[in-house]
Amino acid sequence: MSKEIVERLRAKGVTPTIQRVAILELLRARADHPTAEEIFRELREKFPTISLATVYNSLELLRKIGEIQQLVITKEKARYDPNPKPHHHFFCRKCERVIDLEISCPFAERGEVEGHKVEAVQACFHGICADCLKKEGAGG
Amino acid sequence: MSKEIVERLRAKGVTPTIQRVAILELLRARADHPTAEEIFRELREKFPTISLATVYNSLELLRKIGEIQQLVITKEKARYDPNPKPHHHFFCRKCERVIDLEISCPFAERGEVEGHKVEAVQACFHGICADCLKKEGAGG
DNA sequence: TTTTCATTTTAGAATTAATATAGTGCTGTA
DNA sequence: TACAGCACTATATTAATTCTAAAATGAAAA
Repeated sequence: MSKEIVERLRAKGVTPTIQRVAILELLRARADHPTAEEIFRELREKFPTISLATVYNSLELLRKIGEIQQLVITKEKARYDPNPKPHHHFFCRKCERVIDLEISCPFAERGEVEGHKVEAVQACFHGICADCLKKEGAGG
Repeated sequence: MSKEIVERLRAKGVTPTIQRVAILELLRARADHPTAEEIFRELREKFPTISLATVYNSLELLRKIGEIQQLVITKEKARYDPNPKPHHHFFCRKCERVIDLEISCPFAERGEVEGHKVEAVQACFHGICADCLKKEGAGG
């Protein structure tokens, strides 16, 4: 149980329960952006009594205190990102991976667009990722 | 029943039924981006026998033939946009309106970002819209 | 240690957007 | 009229998420 995370949660006035810390650790350890269901399935191996409701509750709490962000990319399921700062994503319709992009958006940085106050951006490019393009080119 | 829409659908090999044309007309007449439920409620006043399933089916069909696009902005409900071309949106967390933005994204135009092939963008800025900012400033 | 009390977790029920199914009703043809 | 083919409607179903109420936990007080 990471001390750093425990302290972070305490500092924000949130009890650092085993479940919450585990969720945050799991998110940070994974490069992809898992769904609540995926988080639940992975955590259950270590903590067989954890419930899906707790996963949802904890994700919502962590989002509220700004530790993570929820990605709304497809209609079906939400995904979760341990980086709460606005940044862009790429969704590959072949392999269905969600990839972080390093590009920056001038409007988000400025905090303003056409007179509206920008607090966050949910920007997701859809298409085919570099890996899948390579496979296609190779005749896959 | 707009002749232009009827012809458009015919040209794409889709029977221009009253329901389909009405949905497309409704979408074009509204500046906001209604949900399936909202479309259903409004259409039912004119066509009391229309069913929600038909609304969903028609929206999916219209999306497939490239007449409209589905916006995935919040987890709760999908919204529909009569402009099928990629463009940006602003979601106001106060009034919950979805506003079209005129800004352009260089990556979407180029069709490429960090080696990935871009086919579409779902870019939505979240924050407070100009109208709500004005009201807040006025002490509202 | 025991009691107390607030907080958190849990299990299961409820909710709800969206989809699938099955039957009904058009429209055109012979 | 009989038939074929599609589109529509009503209803049931699915699946993600939220709600609810009870049990468990943990910290503080006695």
